[in-house]
Amino acid sequence: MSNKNIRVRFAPSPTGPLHIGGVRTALYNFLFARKNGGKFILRIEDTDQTRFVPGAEDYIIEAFKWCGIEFDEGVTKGGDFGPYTQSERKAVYKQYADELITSGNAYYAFDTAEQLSEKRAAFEAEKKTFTYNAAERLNMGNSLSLPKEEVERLLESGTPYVIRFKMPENEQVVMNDLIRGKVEVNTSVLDDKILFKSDGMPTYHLANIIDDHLMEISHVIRGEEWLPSLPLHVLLYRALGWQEPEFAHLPLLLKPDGHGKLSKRDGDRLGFPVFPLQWKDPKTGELSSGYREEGYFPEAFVNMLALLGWNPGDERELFDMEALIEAFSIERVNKSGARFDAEKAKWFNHQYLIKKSNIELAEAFMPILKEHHVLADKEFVTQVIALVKERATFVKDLWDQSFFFFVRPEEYDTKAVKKRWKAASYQQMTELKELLLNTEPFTASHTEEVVKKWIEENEYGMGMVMNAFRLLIVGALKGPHLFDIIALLGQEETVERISNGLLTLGKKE
RNA sequence: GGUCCGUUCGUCUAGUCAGGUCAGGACGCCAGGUUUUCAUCCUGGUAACACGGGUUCGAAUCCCGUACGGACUACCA
Repeated sequence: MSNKNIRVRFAPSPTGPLHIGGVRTALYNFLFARKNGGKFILRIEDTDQTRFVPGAEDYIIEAFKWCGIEFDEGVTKGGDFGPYTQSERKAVYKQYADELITSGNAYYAFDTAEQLSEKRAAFEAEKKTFTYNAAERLNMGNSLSLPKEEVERLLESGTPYVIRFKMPENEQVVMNDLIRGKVEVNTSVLDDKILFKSDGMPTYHLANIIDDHLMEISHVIRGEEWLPSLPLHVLLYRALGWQEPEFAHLPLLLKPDGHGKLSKRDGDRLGFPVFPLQWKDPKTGELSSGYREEGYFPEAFVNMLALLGWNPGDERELFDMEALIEAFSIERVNKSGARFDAEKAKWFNHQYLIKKSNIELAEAFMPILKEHHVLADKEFVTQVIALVKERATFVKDLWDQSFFFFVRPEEYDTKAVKKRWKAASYQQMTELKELLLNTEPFTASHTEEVVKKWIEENEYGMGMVMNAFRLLIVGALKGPHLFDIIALLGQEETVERISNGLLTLGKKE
């Protein structure tokens, strides 16, 4: 399907790292755009200058790059609808705010923050809810309640003011949400939201609808936390005489423990990352872990995230980006919030790890080997990977599963020794050493054949011999098929390990 | 408090729009099997329609109510 008129956007504010809920929102936007042959835009919403965090924007861009979520337009990418950073569009917003005032849909308000909070406190004391709208606006200090001359005087004298939306009185607003269907609300419970702040910047509400309109956004796909302000946004489109886009409000990602939506503050408290990439708070220096640094593959991360709140309707679970694009539809997004399961995330990573080629994994494993001061040939590492990859969830797990291929055991697992190093072991292993010394070729299948035959002929007992043998080679009772291990280690190393073991463990009386 | 949104196994979910298979799958967990060990793997099992009414021959599904959960309620986004 191709539809040039489909345009969606992801519009984060650069106040810190993006958490996985934000990544999912972006992902759904991206999938929707690709699926429908539309465009995906990245816009930075930095209208709150006090909350700017250095590095946040770069973080966001890098995170999407890692995930494989690509933008068609936006910051760093350019396009015909720029600039894509709201602070650079400052001049645009004022003119529409003025237009709303002229058309009678907005007004100037001079109330100070103190006056406002006093008013709220007074209402609360009487157990009433203060709503700055038709019910109370005439009791406040604004261009609707004050005489015209007074308003002009205040404006000219440079008194700080904001511009508020004049919420219609007692009007039923009917809206449609692609995920939830019809949503209705009466304007009497809505307030005259501030559209333009006294610092000369628009608020989110004004800026986002102006930009969405100017950038010709066709579908606004965002988090459910925006649903309560949907009526305001719809009314703004109507006041400006603009065609409103379609809306879809995504269910929230919930904290796996307790309650509430997942937030940036959850950091590492839950035992898993909430951020795609590691983040270092520039102020406190505090470090929060990221999926990338934890060892997740971006494909696994994206796959896991995509299935949190959406499903294809059949029983498939493994999707690469291309398959996600093919299968995605906004109609199949769930309504209810999803708690995310760290165990399932690991399972996804395991699935992607075993799908990767041995060579690819070997390359990823080489730096880890280096950290352990192991110098190994890539060809050898690749063969090792083939034997152990099914046991690993992360590339870093490979070390625990394969270290004995690279370093000789220096000590032997105490429990295993107790259980498997018996009176006859010393003699049997000594014989085995001689046997292997004279076995050619030293392949897995041939050594296996020879050793098994020797065990049978001497009636030594398979479990008895093999466990002791494994103990000497690995240092513990674990690991892949023993004959595969010794074939990779080679005859010389195998024999030496047996000799060392005999020396260390000695005879047991 | 007010407004809005939501509610199927412990978790993610299918099934709900067009009422009618022992409510299906996956993760986890448990058991068994395979194996020289551990892990993997295979097989099996565990476990849910929030509650109460109504409509109907029949309700997870439609309607009403209740409860619970969540979001929002800033000159933040």
